[in-house]
Amino acid sequence: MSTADTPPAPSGRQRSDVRRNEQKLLDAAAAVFVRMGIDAPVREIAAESGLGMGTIYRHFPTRADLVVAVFRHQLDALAVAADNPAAADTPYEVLRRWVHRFADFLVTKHGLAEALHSDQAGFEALHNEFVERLLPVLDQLLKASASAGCTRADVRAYDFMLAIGNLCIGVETFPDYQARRMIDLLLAGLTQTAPAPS
Amino acid sequence: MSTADTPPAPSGRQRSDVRRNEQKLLDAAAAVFVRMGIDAPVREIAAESGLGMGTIYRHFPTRADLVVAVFRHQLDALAVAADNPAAADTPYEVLRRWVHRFADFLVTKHGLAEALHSDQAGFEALHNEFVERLLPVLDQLLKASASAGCTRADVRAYDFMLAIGNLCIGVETFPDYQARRMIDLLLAGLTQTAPAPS
DNA sequence: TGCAAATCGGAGCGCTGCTCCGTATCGTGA
DNA sequence: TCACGATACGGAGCAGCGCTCCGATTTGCA
Repeated sequence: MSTADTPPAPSGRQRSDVRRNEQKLLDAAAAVFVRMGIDAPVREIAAESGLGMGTIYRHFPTRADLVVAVFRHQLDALAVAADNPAAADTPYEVLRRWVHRFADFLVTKHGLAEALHSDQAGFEALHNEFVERLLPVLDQLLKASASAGCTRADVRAYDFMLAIGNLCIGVETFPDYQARRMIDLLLAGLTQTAPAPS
Repeated sequence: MSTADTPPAPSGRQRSDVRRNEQKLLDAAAAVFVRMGIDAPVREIAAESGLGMGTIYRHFPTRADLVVAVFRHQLDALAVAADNPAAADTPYEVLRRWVHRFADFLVTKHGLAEALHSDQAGFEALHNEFVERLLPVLDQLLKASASAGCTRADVRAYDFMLAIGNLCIGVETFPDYQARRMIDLLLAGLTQTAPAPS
């Protein structure tokens, strides 16, 4: 299940240029992603970094691996964001804030939301990484809120997470679309303690 | 604003092969879309129809135009589906049924939901066609339900429509994802007469 | 300093969407 | 019935993509 785990430095026996180039690549990729979005051509990243195509693909076998590596620390920040209980907040409020933070993250990175749900080969790695890192967090938040009686308990964290991600799709393509409102609507649906009237 | 309006047969002055080939193309495209999804290569449709690439692009300047043409009658059916009030139903129930029907339509056509929100050039035509045909219907359903006091009135039909479409994305790529449940959750959020607790 | 092993670079492959123009077909007027 | 101009067809070809492959280059140890 290893995606791009930056194998834990086998024992310092790495050549010096390898570490140097990896950093160059990450910096270049980050810059290009901001400028041209997640879908930027790999050649563009190669040009930006001053390295060759082969070098990129040896470090990151797949584009998704590169994307994951670039956003890893932001993913980490998101994963621990639910750990500071922030005094007197209802569990629902904590959940709500985290969901908005997650949405902001997706929207900020051009095309990330789209890529996450793309069926293009190779992008399952991206999807898997997000699920692995964030699903436990969201699951815990949902359960806490449900236990406190704030929200219903019959919503699976997996569905909910993909739904949030999906709702973020198109904010750049269709400027009139207000994803935030729809996310709030989904959150509102959560507060019903019983299923919607059939 | 004309997308692929199948110009109303200028006056029968069309060569006979033109009409024949257009039908061939529509049939072939429909078959290929079912078999390989909306994203099927154009060459595949050419092969299936026995016609050449040039013929396809002369009839349908863009892939989106072809897609619109193939699904047009189903779009029409959806647009009038809200017209039979169906006896003793609450306006919310009518809205709910229509939304599910819309979602089923999107899910059934492989990749349609994804294409609708794609930022690929040319697919705005597809998006526009959907908005033009279906937005008035959804708007009317939302307003009726709100007037009857079933649902809140501060939700824009445009946002809601895109949200439904977005929630349908990924049902094929991620078999575990239950889009239906998330659509129900969104509908549940609608029944709150006041905004969610802040 | 020399040399094997590791790494790099970019030409090249296969696949797209879409264009362009020589060729084939159609329908009309003689 | 036939011939000819207008119209439509077909598919080679272009540009751009992700990714591979292997000869050239660099590195670090002895």
